[in-house]
Amino acid sequence: MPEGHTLRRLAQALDAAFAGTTPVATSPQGRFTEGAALLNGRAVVAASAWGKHLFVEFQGEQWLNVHLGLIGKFSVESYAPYAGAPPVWGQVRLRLLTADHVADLRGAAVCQVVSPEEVDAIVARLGPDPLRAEQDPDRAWARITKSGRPIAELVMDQSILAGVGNVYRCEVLYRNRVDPFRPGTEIRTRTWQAIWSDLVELMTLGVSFNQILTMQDQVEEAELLALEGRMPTLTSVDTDSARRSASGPAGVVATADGEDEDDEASGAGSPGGLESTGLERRYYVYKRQGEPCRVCGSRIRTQLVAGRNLFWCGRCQRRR
DNA sequence: CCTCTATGGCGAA
DNA sequence: TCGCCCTAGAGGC
Repeated sequence: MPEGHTLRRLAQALDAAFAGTTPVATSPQGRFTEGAALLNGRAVVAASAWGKHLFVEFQGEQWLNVHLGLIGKFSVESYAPYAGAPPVWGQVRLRLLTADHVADLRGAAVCQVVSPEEVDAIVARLGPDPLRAEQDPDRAWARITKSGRPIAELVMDQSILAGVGNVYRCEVLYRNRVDPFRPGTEIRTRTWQAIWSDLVELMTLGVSFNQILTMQDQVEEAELLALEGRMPTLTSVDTDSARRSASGPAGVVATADGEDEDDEASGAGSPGGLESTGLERRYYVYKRQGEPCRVCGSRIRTQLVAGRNLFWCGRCQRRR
């Protein structure tokens, strides 16, 4: 479920679990045997994310590059050493294993070992990432303002903006009342600035809460919770592999709990989980085709744009 | 239980 | 433009 915030969290989790360690790398599935052998026995330097690309630097200038694609999963968990390594289930392309942490990669669209030069080349193909501090939104603006393609296509083009996926695309255009079909050349500077700063705010919140939050009431509630330090998680992925035994909460932490990142698990309190933030999965337009717009009541529409289902309100986002 | 769908993007054709 | 990747939640039966 990778939009940029998910990859950012994944990088943080991998970094917390493996940086400074020398994991055993294997490919239980057998389709990445060669790459795993290349990484095996090398120390992990650091993990980072660029847009939807994940990079894990191993000692000796070997970089693991992963793109989860639509269905990929990369779980990171800790386990009790005395219990032994968790059994492999399903198609695990790559497993990284230390005495107390295990990461399993499944279903990724891209999984390869690359050189530093190749990392640079991949990053060079990406536009600015709203989740990276030093980014220059003007680089994206230069492309947008001279493109006749619809803005809904441009904001999801990873060479223009890195890390924005279909949910953020639909929601940010709605929040800013932008007609998704308006060509880049007709987007006003101020509109672009508003979109960029909105993405920075929303995606940052997405990292903190491990959930895409775009509705203003939820955004405000989440920012309040963040201020109080009541985010689900923060550091690490420290689930005890004993997971949610009856005893329950105990240590806390979680989200990333055990399994993957990905969308919350939605409502309903998780059984021993820890207080989820209680923020339900709710959007302005995403996947709401046919339902009334939450603001004006007109029917939310959908249409394939850039290969993904775009959702928008034809009235609120009317060309102005 | 089974079928459908999808918060992507690559590489072949 | 299409197939692949081959997961996992949602929804139907």
